[in-house]
Amino acid sequence: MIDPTARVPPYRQLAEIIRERIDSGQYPKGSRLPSEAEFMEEFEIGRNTARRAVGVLREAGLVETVKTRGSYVL
Amino acid sequence: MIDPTARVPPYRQLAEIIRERIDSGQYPKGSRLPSEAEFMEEFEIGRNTARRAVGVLREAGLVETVKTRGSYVL
DNA sequence: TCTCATTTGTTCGTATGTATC
DNA sequence: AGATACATACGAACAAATGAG
Repeated sequence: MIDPTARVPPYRQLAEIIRERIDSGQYPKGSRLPSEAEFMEEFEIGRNTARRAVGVLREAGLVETVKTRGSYVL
Repeated sequence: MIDPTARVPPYRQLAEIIRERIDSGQYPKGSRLPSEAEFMEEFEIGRNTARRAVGVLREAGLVETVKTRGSYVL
């Protein structure tokens, strides 16, 4: 899924994957995104990378993150 | 007891300490391990670290953890 | 039945150190 | 030098189940 050797860094690759899943309806509006731990497991990445990916989408206004709860699709 | 500056991280140091206590009979088979809160206090560590240490032993098959009850020596 | 403390499970926020490119 | 990544750690808050009373 994620290629660590690509020119685009892993956190951006993941952000793009999540964005596609949102666009496709796999992650519907209002639903909760997988947790950082789940992204870590699915994509075999560290927590930093998972967090940064979600952070990209948060700054882009696509998701909202609530402490101790998770991130939700807007 | 635990040296945060050692090359071996605290959670592994604690896992080793618990393992020794099991081997020595200080934590007998079938008995309940101290709770995470108790490990936190005794070793002055965070909950993460206590949990990870027990997790190491759980994955090693030395203990079994029951939600809301605790971890038991196998 | 109800309340309360205990205990593990989960989740995000933050910080540090090390390594790699 | 800078960006990126990983491992580790601490904290905080909440959930859920158990057990004591």
